[in-house]
This record gives sequence, C-alpha cells and structure tokens, in this order.
Amino acid sequence: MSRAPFFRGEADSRRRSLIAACAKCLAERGTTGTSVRAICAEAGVSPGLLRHYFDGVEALIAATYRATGDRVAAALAIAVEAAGESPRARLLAYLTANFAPPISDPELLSTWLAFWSLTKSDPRIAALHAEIYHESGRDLEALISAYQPEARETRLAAIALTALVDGLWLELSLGSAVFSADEASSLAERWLDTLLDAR
Amino acid sequence: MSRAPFFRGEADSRRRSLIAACAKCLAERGTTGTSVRAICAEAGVSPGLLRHYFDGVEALIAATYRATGDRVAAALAIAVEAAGESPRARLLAYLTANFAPPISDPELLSTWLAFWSLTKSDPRIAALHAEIYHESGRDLEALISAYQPEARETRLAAIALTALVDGLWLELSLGSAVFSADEASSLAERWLDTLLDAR
DNA sequence: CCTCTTGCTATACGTTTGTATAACAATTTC
DNA sequence: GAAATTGTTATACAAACGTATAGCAAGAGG
Repeated sequence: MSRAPFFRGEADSRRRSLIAACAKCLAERGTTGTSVRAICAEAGVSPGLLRHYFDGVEALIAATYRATGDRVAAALAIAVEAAGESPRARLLAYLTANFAPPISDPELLSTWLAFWSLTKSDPRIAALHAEIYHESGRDLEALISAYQPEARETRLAAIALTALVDGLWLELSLGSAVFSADEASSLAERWLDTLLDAR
Repeated sequence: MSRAPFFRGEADSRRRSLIAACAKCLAERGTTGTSVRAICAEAGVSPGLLRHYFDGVEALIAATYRATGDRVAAALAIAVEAAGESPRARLLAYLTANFAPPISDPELLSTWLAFWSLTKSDPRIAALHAEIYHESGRDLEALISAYQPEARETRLAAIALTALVDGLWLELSLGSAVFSADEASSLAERWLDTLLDAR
C-alpha cells in the first residue's frame, strides 16, 4: 500500500530532465515558444508526462526558476572560492563573476527575463523571486561583513552593489553593450570603494 | 490613381490605438497573452485589422517599443525641465525620475521585459534596443557635460549611472523591493558624485 | 446620381495549444 | 508465477491561435 514511487531516483531524474528542457526552451525560444509540447519534445518524452510530474507548465517553470537560481549561486560561490582568502578579493570576485560566463550569458538572460515577466501574473514566481533576491543579498552582505566588519549599512551597500551589477549584467547579456566586461568590473570596484570606504 | 489613403489622419489614429492596445496587453498580460486577438479586442477592432496596418504582431510590437521609448524619454525631459536651470539639479532630476511614476511602474516594466525578451529572436527589436539605449545615453551625456564641461569619460559615467539606475528601477518596479525610492535616489546621487567629482 | 476606391468587419480555415484518457511496459508484492 | 501498482506513451479532443478572404459601409470623383 506504499504510495511513494518505487524508483525515487529515476523519478527525480525525470524531473531534472524536464527542468533542464524547460530552461533550454526558455533560453532559446523565450516565454513565447515555451509550451508543454516544446518542453517535452526537448526532453524527449511525451506531452502527458509533464502533467505527471508537475501541476502544469507554471509549476515546472517555478521549479526551473529555483534550479537556475541555485546554479547561479553555485557559480558565484565557485568564483569566490577561487579568489583565495583575502576578503576583498572574495567580495570583488563575487561582483565581477557576473560579467563573465557562465553568468554573463544570453541564454541565462532569456531565462531570467522569462521569470521576471511571470512575476506579475504568478504569485508563486513572485514569492520565489523575493526569496532568491533575499538569499543573494544575504550572501553579499556576508562577504561585505567579512571585508569590513565595522561597516554600517551593509544592507544598503548590498542593495546598491546588486543594482549596479544587475544593470551592467543586463546590458552585457543583451549583447549590444557599448562597454567591456573589464570596464564593468572596474566600475563595480569603484562603487564598492565608494560605499564602504567613505564616511 | 492615388495610392495614399484618403484619411491619413484617421489611419494614423488607428495605428496609434493599436499601439496603445499592444502596450496595454504587454503590460497586463505579458508576452504570453499578447496575441493578435487580444490586442484587437483591446483596441475594439477586428483581428484582421492588425494585418492591415502592420506586417504582423512583431512589427506592431516594434512600433510599440519605439512609442514607449519615446514616452519614457518625454517623461524624463519633463522632469528635467521641472528641475529648473541648475545643471546639477537637472542631472539629478533625470536620474531620480526613474524611481517615481510614470517611469517606476509595474506596467512599464512588463512592457520593457517583453521587449527585452524579444531582443534575442527579432533582429529589428535588437536594433531598436541599441538605438534607444544609445539615445538615452546621449541625453545623459549631454546633462553630464552641462554639469561638468571639463569632465572626461562622460561615456563611462553615463554607462555607470544608467546601469545603477536601471538596476534600482528594475527591483522597484518588480514590486518586492526592500528599499525605498528615496534610498534609490540618494544612492544615485552618491554614485554621481563619485563618478564626476573624484580625480 | 452612379461608380470606384478605401477602411474595416465578419467569418472561415488550418494549425497549434493545453489537457484528459486509454492502453502498454515494467516491476514489486504476495 | 499471478496480481497489483506505477511510469510512460500514444492518441484524442476542445479551445485558442495566426492568417486569409469575401463582403459591407462610406466618402471621392466624375
């Protein structure tokens, strides 16, 4: 009378492959063109299977949002670790990693845009966005505190750095940017010094 | 044998009403849900009329992009004029106007997101984006030069200010921002002073 | 006043969409 | 080994989609 699936591992594998297919569709075709059929064709399964694992396309997209957010956070964490032990270097690495692959990436932008555009119509996506933004802000605040433990207003500094980095990342990822990743990095460093060293 | 429409004025009026309806659909329903039928129902005309004035939905969206960009630029120009004659006040007004209606607006964000997400698939939209970004940058550079004629690197300063403002505007318009418009404005002012007064 | 041109609607067609369902494959339980 | 349960496919169906077209209303030209 057990209700749980027998092959939890394989079931999760299917879930993951659907999430990957959803991310690929969002990235390649945008919000338009990301249909049940397109996702399932990408995953190589039949259309009905999506409804077997998710309540609908929106639930799958929410799961994909979560997975993509985790993937970005992991890429940032790797960049931080690769920067060594200097708190300033780690903080800078966290910021400038946004201007290089795999984070500065047209496909990741398409995915993110799809999520943002769903934020308004789907409360679950909106809640997920707030959650992910909050997590990211907490990570950044931790790096700031490690660099300057006596800094006040780490909250506002994190907000300000996130905004600049997001704006630069957006334009870089849109592809028609009139500036380089190096210029973006030096701007981020300058903003960092302004926010933390002043006063 | 005249080929031109007899009522050019009325024809343009129809074009404008379709553009307005397209903007409203993009704002309220996002990329998904902005169909030929939805736009025409919003405009109160039959589905066939869209094809009468535009090559297709994408051409209409491109025209809407243009119109929306112009509307934003006009709103910014009004804010600048209202700021008086002080070059610094005018520059600040240009920046902080992004954090108040009608520019900080969930519907405008939805519209903008739709444009960005189409940038990848439609070269015309991509060209339009580059054009509008370029125009906006030129306006900002002019305000910077009026404030500090001797400033070097006005290009990079304009890029940096645009990025910060865009990032703050994005988060504010997404609705779940954990900071206020006033905080955003003071951050923009701080960034401005850093970029122009230093060195 | 009649005809012609034009703006626009109403409608129809073929395609694609999301969802539901019946049937098959595969595996555990007894 | 038989029965039961689960993962998956194939298929079907109604709704919504983009597009094309025939026809109507209305002003322009003679």
